[in-house]
Amino acid sequence: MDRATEMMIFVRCVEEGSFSAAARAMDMTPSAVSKQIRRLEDRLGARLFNRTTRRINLTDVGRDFYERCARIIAEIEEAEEVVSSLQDTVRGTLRVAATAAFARGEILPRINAFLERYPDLSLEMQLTDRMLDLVEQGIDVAVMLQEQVTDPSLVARKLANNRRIVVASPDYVARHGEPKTPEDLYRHNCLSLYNVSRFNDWEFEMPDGRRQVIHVQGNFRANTAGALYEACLVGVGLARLSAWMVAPRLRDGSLVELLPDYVQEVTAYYVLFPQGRHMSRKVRAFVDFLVEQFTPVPPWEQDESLMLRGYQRSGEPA
Amino acid sequence: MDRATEMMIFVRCVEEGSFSAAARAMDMTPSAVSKQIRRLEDRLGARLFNRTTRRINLTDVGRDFYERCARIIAEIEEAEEVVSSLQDTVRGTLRVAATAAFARGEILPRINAFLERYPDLSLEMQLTDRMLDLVEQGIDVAVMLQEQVTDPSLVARKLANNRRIVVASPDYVARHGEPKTPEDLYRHNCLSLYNVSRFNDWEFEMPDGRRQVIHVQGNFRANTAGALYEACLVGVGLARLSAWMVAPRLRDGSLVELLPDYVQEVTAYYVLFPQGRHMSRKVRAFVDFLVEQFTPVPPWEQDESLMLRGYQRSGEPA
DNA sequence: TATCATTTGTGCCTGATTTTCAAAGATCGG
DNA sequence: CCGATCTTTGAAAATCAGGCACAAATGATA
Repeated sequence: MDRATEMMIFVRCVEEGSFSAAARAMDMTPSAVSKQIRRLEDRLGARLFNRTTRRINLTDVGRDFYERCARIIAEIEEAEEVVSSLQDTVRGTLRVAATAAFARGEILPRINAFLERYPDLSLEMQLTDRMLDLVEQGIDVAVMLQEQVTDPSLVARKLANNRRIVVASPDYVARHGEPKTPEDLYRHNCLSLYNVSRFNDWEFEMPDGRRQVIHVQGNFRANTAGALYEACLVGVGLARLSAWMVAPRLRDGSLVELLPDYVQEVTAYYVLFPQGRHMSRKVRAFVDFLVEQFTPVPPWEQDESLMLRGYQRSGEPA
Repeated sequence: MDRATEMMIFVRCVEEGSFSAAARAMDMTPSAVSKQIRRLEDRLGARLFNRTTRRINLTDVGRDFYERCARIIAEIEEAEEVVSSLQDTVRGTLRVAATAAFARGEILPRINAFLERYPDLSLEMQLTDRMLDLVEQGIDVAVMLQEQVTDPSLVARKLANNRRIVVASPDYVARHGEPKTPEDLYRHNCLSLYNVSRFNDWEFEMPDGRRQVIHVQGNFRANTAGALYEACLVGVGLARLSAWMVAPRLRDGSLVELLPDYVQEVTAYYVLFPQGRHMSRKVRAFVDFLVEQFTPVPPWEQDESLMLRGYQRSGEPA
């Protein structure tokens, strides 16, 4: 049933003009070659070589078959070479799925460096906050929060801690005061998500190690963190937002961090890709790029004493 | 190392959209399919399918490889089909080698019936009296005398006895008398070949069963039997010639048979072709045609009481 | 919601296929 | 005429592929 090998041996015999020479060239024994040719002839029901005990000579049928075999083998080798080449070079199309806000805020601003590094690669970026089936959708790489990772056929590599910070605008703090303990939050207007109730349970680790969960409430709710961010900026209330999202505002003072001495729960962004023996170079290239960008210290945690302090307190590089 | 089977299974998996479905379609177990795909991926060093435990989906690389595989498999099947078709139909070129005189006298006059029977076949007829290497020369079929058959890789099928007859022209007999015993030949002018000395040892079987060899001599020698034939016709002397060559002249009386009661050595024409498991249809067709033409009774032995008598005495059909 | 059937993947084992080894038959070159 | 080389074959050995059983996971279904 081994068509291709038979054909390759046959072609080699034709080109070497001898079973023995072909056997030497292919590091086989002459008898193995002889038997392969015999099998091929038996399967085809036709004689390919006329033989004496000393010489072989192509039949007409054999000559025709040789032409075809030579072409077929070349195509097989080309096909396999193309696969290996596609595998070993970064080209083609890479399909990436990422959570919308994080991609807009942190990935896309840096994506040009990646594309310039690999001019033969094109990128398809799908922004979504829904969990999706990578295999079904033909997604090569996904970037999402830890809790969304369920698929066991995927490899998850940690990109960056997603530190949550409770913030408010200086204006709000001036008007309502600054909470000193988590319990104080009950007396503040806490902006919340109405579609992820879990997001509204703010967990703090007390200085003595105990954990405390505050179920916050307020008069403004939205369905995305981005909406809370905007509301917070204009002084509507307190919000618990990702560090990367509020870092610039903390720097320029348009938001201030509250309860800095209480460690909050830390999740992380992960990069996901299909596990398996054979990881394509383009996937590896993108994963490497992301890791390079966001580890050991993610960009929003850099350059600012305030940020560094917060970062070192709440997490360490992957 | 079984490229083609791997590729066929891969293609089937793509088309069925599932390992299990492909396995059912190809009458295999799913695990066998899974392993083949795994082997293929390992050899290529690339992932062809993304899988969950429940679904598979082509990768980009896999899609490219599939296109190529589908084409390659079609070509493999076409190549094998063409071989079988060439094998099973009588077409192409048939290369025949034959002894010159017999071919001109007995084969070529009948060859048109053969060519008309197989309109897709073309014939290359090489007339030669030298023994040649069928394999080396790419000859499909050879027709020659028994004694020229030495190659053990050939099958020899007997076509017709080659009865030898001593003849002379009536004119010569009238002038020199008719020999009554083999010994009488020593007193006659016997035409001989100068290149095949063996041909000049005329062997007779006496009525009592003893064998007698007469080494003939005369004043005319030539290098072909055809030349002796022409000389004999014009009354130069006695010649020992093949029955097929002199039969028309015996019928029309321009030659007469001498020593008819002495059985002479009988050789035979054989049709030779490469032995082996797989005999091509065109070779078989030609061999069948020759056998049909020359057996059980060769044409020159037919229709004439004289001929039949001589034939029945000196040989029997193969 | 819980059970069931289906799908992919893996480990082990058996059986078949293939290779190797040894030798024969045959031919070519010196 | 002898030695070297080439094809082929038969038997033994080794490799390889497939089957089975099972696990993990998922979608369908009651």
